[in-house]
Amino acid sequence: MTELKYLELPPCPVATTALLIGDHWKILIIRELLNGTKRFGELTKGLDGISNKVLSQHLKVMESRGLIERRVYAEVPVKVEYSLTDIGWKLKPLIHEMWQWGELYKSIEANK
Amino acid sequence: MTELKYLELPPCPVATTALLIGDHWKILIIRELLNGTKRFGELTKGLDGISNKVLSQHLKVMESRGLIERRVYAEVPVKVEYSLTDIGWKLKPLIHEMWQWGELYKSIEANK
DNA sequence: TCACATAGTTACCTATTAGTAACTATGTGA
DNA sequence: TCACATAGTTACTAATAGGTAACTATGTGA
Repeated sequence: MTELKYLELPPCPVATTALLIGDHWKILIIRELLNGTKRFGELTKGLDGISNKVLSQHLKVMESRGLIERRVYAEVPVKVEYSLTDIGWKLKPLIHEMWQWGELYKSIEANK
Repeated sequence: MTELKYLELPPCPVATTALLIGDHWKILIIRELLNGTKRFGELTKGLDGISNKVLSQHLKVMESRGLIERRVYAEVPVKVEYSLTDIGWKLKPLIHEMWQWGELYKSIEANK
């Protein structure tokens, strides 16, 4: 879901979450922001291989859905900071579970 | 990730999980199978609007990655059952977190 | 012999997503 | 005046994912 438009939420909460963040890049953007506020360029560095275009699209959609906040500083060169909103921070346990399960999966793969 | 091929796992566990199940349909397939073993046709009914082709592709990839198991019964007409593997079941807390967060998000949206 | 049911497969097409590379805006300081 | 840095945007193209509808295999029973 990269497109910016009105979203009808599905009845199932799992489907709702899948719709909002069930996407490779969005998950990793949240992972980055769980380490604190980041600038655009810092996010680019943390997200291996993401292009300006794709990062900027995802940030816009996530902001419009209330997951992250964008703050512009009138400095030169301009400084823009992204951070999680309250509800964005509530994704922390979910990302934590992803971390746990990913480690488990990797350890099992490694012992094959 | 619908394609069936050798997967190099990323160093980050979160990225690993995102790679394996960070996808709308796979999340919902797991949600379905957390309610127990299901036949192909039952999955189709539970996954609103999924086509035969897409369901079958995802099931194949998930089986090859060790998340689900496929069991064929020599009945007529043929009966095929899908279920979670051990590591598949370990996704339960993650899906539970998705449920929780989805409910929270929906309740906030509803009060806007 | 034929229709039925399940569990797919296949060919073809469309839609969505991502990648690339060049370009924009802005104020500063050499 | 010109280059610099940040944070994008834009046009174009490529890759991936999904939709549709018809088709396959199999043994049963009318």
